Amino acid sequence: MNSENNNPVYTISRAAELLGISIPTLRMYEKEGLIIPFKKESNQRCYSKADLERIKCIRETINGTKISIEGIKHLLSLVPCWKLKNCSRDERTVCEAFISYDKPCWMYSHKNNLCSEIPCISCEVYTNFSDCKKVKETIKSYL
Amino acid sequence: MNSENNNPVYTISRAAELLGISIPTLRMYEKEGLIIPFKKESNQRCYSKADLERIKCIRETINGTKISIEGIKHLLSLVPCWKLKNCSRDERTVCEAFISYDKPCWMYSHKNNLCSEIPCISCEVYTNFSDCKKVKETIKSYL
DNA sequence: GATAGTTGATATTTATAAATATCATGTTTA
DNA sequence: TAAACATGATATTTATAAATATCAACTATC
Repeated sequence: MNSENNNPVYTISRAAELLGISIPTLRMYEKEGLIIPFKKESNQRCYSKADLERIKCIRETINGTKISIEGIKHLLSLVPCWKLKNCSRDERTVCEAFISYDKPCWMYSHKNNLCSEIPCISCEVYTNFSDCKKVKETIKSYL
Repeated sequence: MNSENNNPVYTISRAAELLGISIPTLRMYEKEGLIIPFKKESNQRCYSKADLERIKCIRETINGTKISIEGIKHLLSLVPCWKLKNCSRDERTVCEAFISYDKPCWMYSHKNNLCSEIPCISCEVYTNFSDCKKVKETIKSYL
């Protein structure tokens, strides 16, 4: 929301320093699809304040609740993106994110559907769901 | 369904033998709420064929997908029991299972609501959900 | 009433996820 | 054009979940 918080201003070393973790850990979270940092043209990562908050939340889930990263990915695959984005019946039947249950929708490429219009990094489904607790709240809001 | 499969006929040692695991492991799965074995009056556990299948499924999830036990519990807490059981609006607002997101509904005591009428061991919510894959299918059936 | 198998609880071992270190190579910046 | 920092990839370490072993007390079976 706040453009201030979404400005990608921190290098990876500064982000690691602020979070008190190592650089390879940040890369690992990204590889696992838990975080999508902004990338410069040169391919260098840039983290925003919002990114740092997201990572703090992820680490709380990993180290606090003892859900494994694989568990978090499975949980996030249950976010009903098709509802949040008003995905049509026709579109969802061929959408990998709708079909699968092992990783969040933003880990798929979304070719040829409504999700190809904006990048996942700025999609509400990605930005709103770093906290696994929110998944049940969202499901309850529909059921 | 099939009463044959639900007959509690195996002792814990026989169940452990058939599954190729240790007795303490079976007790641990139970403590974690993943399995509810029948108990004799003397408090001794008795496992059915259906129980063994359920445990096989659980082990596949733990050892195959690398979702931790804690992750499985969180996933199973997303089963929309309130929909499956037609839980009223009034009842759900005070139901721990509806409110929480850290363990399946059958790990709660369900005092003073429609779930206190039958034991969880014979409830469809418990019996139908050993496979975490089914959770998304169920959510999709409603959304 | 003796043997075999159960109970819950605690202690220990084993397997592996999570995090880090290190690498040769490429990019930024002063 | 150096120095500092980035990249991806692989190897290693560390932390801990999962599984097992062991215990004294209790229950079943013959």
